[in-house]
Amino acid sequence: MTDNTLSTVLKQYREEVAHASLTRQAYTAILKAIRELYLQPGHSFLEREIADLLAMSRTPVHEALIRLEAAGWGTVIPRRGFQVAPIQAQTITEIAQISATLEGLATALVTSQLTDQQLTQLETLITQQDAAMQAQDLRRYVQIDQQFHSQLVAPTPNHRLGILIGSYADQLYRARLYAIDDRTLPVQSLQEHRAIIAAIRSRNAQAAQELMVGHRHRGSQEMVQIIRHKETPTGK
Amino acid sequence: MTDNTLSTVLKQYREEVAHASLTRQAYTAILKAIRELYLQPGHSFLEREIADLLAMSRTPVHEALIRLEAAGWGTVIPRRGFQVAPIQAQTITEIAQISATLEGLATALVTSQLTDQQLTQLETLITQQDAAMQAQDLRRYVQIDQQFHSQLVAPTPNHRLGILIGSYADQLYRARLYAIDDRTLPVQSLQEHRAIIAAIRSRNAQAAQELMVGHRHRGSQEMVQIIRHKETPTGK
DNA sequence: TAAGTATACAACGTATGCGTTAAATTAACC
DNA sequence: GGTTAATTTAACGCATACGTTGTATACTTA
Repeated sequence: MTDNTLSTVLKQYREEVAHASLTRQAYTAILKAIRELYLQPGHSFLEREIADLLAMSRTPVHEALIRLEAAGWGTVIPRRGFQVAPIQAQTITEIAQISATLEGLATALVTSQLTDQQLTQLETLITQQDAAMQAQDLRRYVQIDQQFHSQLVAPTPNHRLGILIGSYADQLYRARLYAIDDRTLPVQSLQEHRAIIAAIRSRNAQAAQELMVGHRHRGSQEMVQIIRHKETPTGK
Repeated sequence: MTDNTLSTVLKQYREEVAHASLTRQAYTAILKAIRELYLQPGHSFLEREIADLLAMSRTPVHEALIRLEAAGWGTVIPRRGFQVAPIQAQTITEIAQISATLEGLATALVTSQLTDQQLTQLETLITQQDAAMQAQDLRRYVQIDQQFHSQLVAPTPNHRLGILIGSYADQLYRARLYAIDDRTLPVQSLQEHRAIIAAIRSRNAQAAQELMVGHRHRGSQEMVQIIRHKETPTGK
């Protein structure tokens, strides 16, 4: 029954944290499997199934599922198993809204922190992103996009903020992966990146913040449209 | 030895969710005990102690502690017990910053949502807060303040945002309780509340948002000062 | 007496076991 | 044949048990 590929993937993810506790191994492996869509949105599975796949007892899996639920990756339904959080327009809209605001805050905070060297590094990423777009390599484009936002926000003195943004980024990453096939090439996104860097270079925190919020807002709009379209299928 | 009062309090909190699972009972009881400072910041306790106090086995307590750690209420340290998160200026600053921004977003979102009736209700709360201030009843003042912010943000269409703000409010509530004795009476806070309501009445979302962020920012500043002062005690 | 080592203890991570209860399947009745 | 009731099954919550490991205490030695 359980997908053969899933078993392989879980084991692979697990090895990456083989030194940690079994609970953490299970948590990491399952989270990545959900994020990478190996465990499909809306699908359910039983504790026992995953425990068998990971060759451990139910206990650490049970604890991992509790944490996954707390992190918003699904729901524990007592005798129905763990249901992986479905990807719904409403959900993604809410998350994107929160994330955009938080990233705006982080942008404002790092405006005075980012060194010229770091800014140059970010501009290099924009150039690479441009190249990826020219080459129609959407997957690579998205990958560099992640890197850009991650590096931009990294120097924030607010440690909790960084972690929080990261957790939302994971959620949005999954949604992006889910909607990637139907996505058009983002042309103005690159311009917005350049504008943000420009605002930071002139050390205008408020402008940088507003640009970031708008950038994230527009970026998610398109994704939500695609998800909403998938929710109400024309055929089938 | 375990505090006698703690035992009573835990049992009381537990009864409030007596229908739920033991894990949830433990989670709720311990969280409230931390929030209300019955479990002191920085102190550690063992799984076994709490399990005995709650008259349950270690298992549900263990699971509750995992969730509490995920929610930022403490740290599980393998053979040292669960350490209740200390109240530090840095931590509170970070949380307050995030919370202020999120509440600003929520304020902007509800500006078009709040009915005249709800606004009138909020103004009533301001009046009551004024009365509490006149009567030097600081505890009551803080209580109404909580209510004001809670009711203001409640109609947000972003459900996750509401929950997130609520969890941060719990953390800040604890810090406020911790710093309450040394706190001076807030005079301008009331004026700021009035200004926020005025901005909402004129349906100016951006103004309302900025006023809220500023309001929360200033409010936390004072609290952080007190905490910082407690961190580096002059006497003792 | 102080420092280092060995031993004892206990707390937690994990496994296993049990009872409850919800879901599913079958049987009975309309 | 369809609907309801009874019975079976199994998944999960929780308790218990065990092994590992870190910490503390005691003992030895300099």
